[in-house]
Amino acid sequence: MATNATRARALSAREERAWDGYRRMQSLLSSQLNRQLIQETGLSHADYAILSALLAAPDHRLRGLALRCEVQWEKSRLSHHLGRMQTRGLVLREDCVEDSRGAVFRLTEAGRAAVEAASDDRVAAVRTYLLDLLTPDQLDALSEISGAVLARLAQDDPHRRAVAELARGV
Amino acid sequence: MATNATRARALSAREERAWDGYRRMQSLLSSQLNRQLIQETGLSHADYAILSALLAAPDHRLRGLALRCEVQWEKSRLSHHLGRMQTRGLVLREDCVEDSRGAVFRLTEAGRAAVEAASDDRVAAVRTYLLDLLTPDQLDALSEISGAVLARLAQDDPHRRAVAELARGV
DNA sequence: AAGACCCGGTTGACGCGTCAACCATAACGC
DNA sequence: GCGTTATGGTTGACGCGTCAACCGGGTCTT
Repeated sequence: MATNATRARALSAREERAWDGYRRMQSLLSSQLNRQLIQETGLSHADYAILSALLAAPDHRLRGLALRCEVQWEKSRLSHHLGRMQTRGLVLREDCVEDSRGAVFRLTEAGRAAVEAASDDRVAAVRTYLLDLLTPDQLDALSEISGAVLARLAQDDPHRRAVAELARGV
Repeated sequence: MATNATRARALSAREERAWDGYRRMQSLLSSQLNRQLIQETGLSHADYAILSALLAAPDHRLRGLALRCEVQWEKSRLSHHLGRMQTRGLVLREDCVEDSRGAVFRLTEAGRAAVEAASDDRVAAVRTYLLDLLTPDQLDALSEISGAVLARLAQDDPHRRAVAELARGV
């Protein structure tokens, strides 16, 4: 390690400014959104991701694998988190009939109520701290930037390729 | 909770696209950069932040408080993390003479070597997965977007105001 | 000078995320 | 059919991040 042959070009002022801004924004924005969500709804960003995936699913049930694809988590993370959510009564684990090693997770009534209550706060917060601050041009610029970055990331990880392409509408 | 009077406007297609892209990018990009940094240098993103702040400081020493301002962490997080870094030999804790409740943290020789070795990989990774993918216009757009968001965040938290203003060159 | 309050920093508990090991079942090769 | 391998999911250990409580030394008021 640390024996790379090529020395990386230093950052230009413009690059420095962009990177520093992005870094700062991402760190503060995500903590702000997460804190606010937890405070107002009792759900973490992670909870919300799971619950809204389940909400969108037919019959509010999803195979573990499908859920994993949806949120792009490691399987152990998903398992741990679903365990905790189950004890909180947000979610229910059932056995899978097609594949008896599999598991199916279902939204409980409490879980459904929680996401639905939260989604509004969520949208409002995202508006307040991001979307409403940007011009239409900036919104588009942001989409294009993320598109480029996601495409590059997908290049390294074939697993993610489908996801990124889907996001770009390919 | 969840009893807000006003229902938030739903997202337009453009907003939806921007938010979804940003969310995905931020999640995958930060995990990619962090994983890569750890793998190649043995330092986490958090370690790197601390060490580079110390490296930039005169005499490679910084008051706990100053360090906290620099990285914008909760004090307990800083304390815990510095404790771990100390046992790893990256950093050294000394008593403060001006204020005997205070603490001063110093970069060890090993710590200095580690950051310096890492900084190159760091820059290369940031180029690969972000900066080199963007046009100059996009770099500027990113700076402006983060500027707007940071300004909004600062508005809520007076503590952060100085930092954001500094970042915008006010 | 004494008490109240403030502030820098630490501690402990707890939920989270990752890694590696593991278990059970399914799919494959023969 | 039987052994092998691949796969869906769980578990345990460990480092991390947050919250709330705490400690001890400054500071301010009177």
